[in-house]
Amino acid sequence: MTKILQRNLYREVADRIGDLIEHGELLPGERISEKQLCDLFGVSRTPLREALKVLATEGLIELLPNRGARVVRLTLKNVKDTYDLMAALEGLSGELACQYISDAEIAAIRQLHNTMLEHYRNRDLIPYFQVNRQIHESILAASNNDVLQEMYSNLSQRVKRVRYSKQMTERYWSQAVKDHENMIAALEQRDSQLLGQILRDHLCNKIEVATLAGVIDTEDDKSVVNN
Amino acid sequence: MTKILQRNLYREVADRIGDLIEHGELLPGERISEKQLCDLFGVSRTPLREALKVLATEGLIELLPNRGARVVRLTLKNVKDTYDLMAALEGLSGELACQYISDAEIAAIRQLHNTMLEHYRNRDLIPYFQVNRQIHESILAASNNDVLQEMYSNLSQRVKRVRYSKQMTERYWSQAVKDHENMIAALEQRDSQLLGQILRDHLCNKIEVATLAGVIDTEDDKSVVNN
DNA sequence: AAAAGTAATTATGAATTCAATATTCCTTTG
DNA sequence: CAAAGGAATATTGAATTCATAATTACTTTT
Repeated sequence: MTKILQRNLYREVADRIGDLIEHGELLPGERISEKQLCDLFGVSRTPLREALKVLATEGLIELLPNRGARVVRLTLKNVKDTYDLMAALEGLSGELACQYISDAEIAAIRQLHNTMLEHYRNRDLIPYFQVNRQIHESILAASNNDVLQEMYSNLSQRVKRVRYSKQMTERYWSQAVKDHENMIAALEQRDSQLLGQILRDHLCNKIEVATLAGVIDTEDDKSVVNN
Repeated sequence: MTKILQRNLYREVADRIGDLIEHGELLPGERISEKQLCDLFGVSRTPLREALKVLATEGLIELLPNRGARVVRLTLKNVKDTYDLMAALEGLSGELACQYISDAEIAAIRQLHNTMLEHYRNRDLIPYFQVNRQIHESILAASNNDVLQEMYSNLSQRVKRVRYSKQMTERYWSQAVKDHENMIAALEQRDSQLLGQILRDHLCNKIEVATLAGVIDTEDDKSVVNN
């Protein structure tokens, strides 16, 4: 049952601009030139401007009346706020998943979990994070709550460009793995309260925020950087 | 420090259309005619279409390629999903509020609480709900999390048009008031875990969903259970 | 030479125009 | 008479054009 995805031009353009932001080709605080992007994508200003409005609603850019658009400059607080929110949503996803998830789906997650452990033992950071994400996504999918998934996806988009998986200390990492052990156990017992609690408290997000503390500029943004 | 709110035409139009939907002047599933709205608002199609795209992103309408837009038809499941999410967000707002709220703000909420109790004793349903909402909004504001407030606001918008305060049974009502007693107590003790828990479990939302069960068309959006 | 003021340029906001897709209404055919 | 086919109409998608606000470049003045 594959979802019909409508390919409007504006949506296409919005996604492409989102990619540019995610991959750092459009920098935080950078002014977005309509003409430049029109030339780049080969579209007129109408769909491009529609895309900008949508991206502003999604929180990726901000619109300054009569002065165009710019990429949102993420502050540490903003990222922290977002992660707090994502943790709460993950908690809910866990609670709901316990109600709706099938044995087969649990088994699949257990499988992923084992794979993740293997990566942990080998200290393969990238594959570890990849499988880690798959586990969380599986639980989210099992929540059977479309609105939740939509919201989570949007929040995830916003902070994608500053997501780091580096600098994971051994101590935090082992704790994260322990969290996952408990998660799987709670899931297999369908203990919704417990799984919710674990996911809300799961260290993962907090680690990332801590890591980011050194990366993102702490001060407010009104700075006109970027020539 | 008062926030600068930009008044773009498209944003103005989007809000106006949102009002039409909220007040039932545009009905669920109803086709939205661009021309009709252009005439109504006295604007050209450009800003109107931008507004439609934004409203689609906000989840109020849906866009059918080459076939215009229509007001989202809320299913019971959709509303339930949304309320579950809102409860989780309220829980988070409570947790955070305990960390950031000032004594003065707590006192103000206590004041609102007393007013609400008065309305409860008099069985003044409308004023009761008004103050009730103010309390929840105060906690949300005290959470000091802008992203959270933005998300909550969006979700609230989506279900506004089906919010009912009627048909509150005496039993549920008294329970809701008890919940509020506990909330205030937790807040005054700054017990974030407890307040979070109370708000997540707060009956209010569930009551509304129960009430709505008779109002909204139950027909599931083919989202049958998992396999 | 620095600051202030003004004209020229550029970019944005919004309306209009052109092109495509969908819908309606009428005719034709079995 | 019902169904199918096809113009005529209306609606949407996207480009272009026009108007207005912001930025830059250039004088002028002190």
